[in-house]
Amino acid sequence: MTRRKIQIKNIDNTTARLVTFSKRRKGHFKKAFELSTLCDAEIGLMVFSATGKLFEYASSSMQQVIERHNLHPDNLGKMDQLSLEL
Amino acid sequence: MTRRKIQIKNIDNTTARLVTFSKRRKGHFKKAFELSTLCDAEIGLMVFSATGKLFEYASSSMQQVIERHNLHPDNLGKMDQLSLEL
DNA sequence: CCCGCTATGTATAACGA
DNA sequence: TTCGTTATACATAGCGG
Repeated sequence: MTRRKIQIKNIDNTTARLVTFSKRRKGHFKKAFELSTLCDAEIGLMVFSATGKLFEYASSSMQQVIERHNLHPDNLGKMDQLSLEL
Repeated sequence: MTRRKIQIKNIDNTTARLVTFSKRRKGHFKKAFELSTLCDAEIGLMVFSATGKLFEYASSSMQQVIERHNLHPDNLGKMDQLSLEL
């Protein structure tokens, strides 16, 4: 991408992987914010690092996004009635 | 961004907003895929357009990501025990 | 680990068809 | 409206603190 092009595959070097994760995660969150702002969209983004840490972004609130996702026509029927009352 | 810089605020022109939404959404999904691949992260991304359409991406499956999010220590206790059995 | 720098690779706004 | 092109803005890999 920058000083040198990289392959889109798991980064072997742990340090480099962590640094890349940190930087791209930040950029990705920014993009999510821009997309929701520019186009009046509701966005929910969840990221779990390889070490199990959770990072999330939601234009409204994650619970609201998840609930909306579960209530979406395409998903009703693909799951039980759980979360409907959240 | 390109032929001209834009402000990060809701795009008034409907046509331009739809085009931008379509393009940025695609790019955003690609970024999500790259981040999960490069850094071995689990990612869930949900996007609801202003018209209510749902677009989603998950490195594994959205239900799995949502479940993991709900089971995350930081979220247990912030909600009821719903979704635990999905 | 986080921050800044900067050369370069990418994403994309505005057009044209 | 949808698609391809292209000039630019933006994101970021590799380093140094």
